Amino acid sequence: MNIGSASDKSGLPAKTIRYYEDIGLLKPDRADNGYRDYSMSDVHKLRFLQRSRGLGFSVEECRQLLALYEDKSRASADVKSIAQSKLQEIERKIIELRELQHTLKHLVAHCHGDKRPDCPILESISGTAGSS
Amino acid sequence: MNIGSASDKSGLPAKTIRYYEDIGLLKPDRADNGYRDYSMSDVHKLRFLQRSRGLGFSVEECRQLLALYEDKSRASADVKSIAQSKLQEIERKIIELRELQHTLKHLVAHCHGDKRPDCPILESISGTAGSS
DNA sequence: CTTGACCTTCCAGTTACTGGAAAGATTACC
DNA sequence: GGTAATCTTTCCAGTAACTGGAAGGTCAAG
Repeated sequence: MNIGSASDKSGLPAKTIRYYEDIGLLKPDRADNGYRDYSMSDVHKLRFLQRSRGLGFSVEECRQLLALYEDKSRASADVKSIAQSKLQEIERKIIELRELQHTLKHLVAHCHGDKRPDCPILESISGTAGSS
Repeated sequence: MNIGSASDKSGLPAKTIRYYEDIGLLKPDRADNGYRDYSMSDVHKLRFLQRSRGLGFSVEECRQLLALYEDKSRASADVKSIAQSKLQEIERKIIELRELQHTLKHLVAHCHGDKRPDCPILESISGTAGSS
């Protein structure tokens, strides 16, 4: 499929998709007319990149994650340890998101109009009292 | 406290803290010697920024979230609607992280050495079969 | 066969930092 | 008090990850 369809299906702008090719994250086929030709597997990778970038992983981290995904054949120890450290990071991100969620919910529910400058939510939002 | 301590407590490099001041996210006091002087409230904001940036929110989104946090006095409708849309985004991020977590766990548990190029995990990693 | 939507490359601009130089301030030690 | 190490300041340049726009080739519809 052309880059436009790949863009629609992955949620990434065509510009970004070309950029990801430039930096070697992806190598789509080329049609005879010179157009890039994306397979479903390419689209899966793009969608994966779209998600993990949006979740705060750097491009280099995404490259590693993508390598995990692609190199499942020569997997074992090396790959496993990367995956495991990423799993810890994901765990941490989930916890932080839950805390942020909790805080915002409180803001919406309890703080509208309440003017106290020492609102206890101020502490929880930054995770200092984060022993939930 | 000086920028070094604020850096230690927030987890942000001093460089980044100064940058956040440049773009108007923060206005610490200045000591007589010209050094920036951070309050605990500043540190809370920095820590908050550190987290939300790491979770994939843009600086502009962080600015909004910070405004929620600071403008709790003139809150109401406007603030609430921003908070609510951020809450939806957070919900989505949590779900995506759980899916990514699930996929990586499978990779670690089941895919080491397994060479099939059509491993079903390939689909789930990109969220296409994400009806879990 | 032209119009419009798509694709190509290339180059410049933006966002969000990050590194390093040059110089002033503070602390720590003799 | 001296002075060396370790802050801190500003400024300017560089990097990462896009993003916009120009100039031009391709394609499907009428």
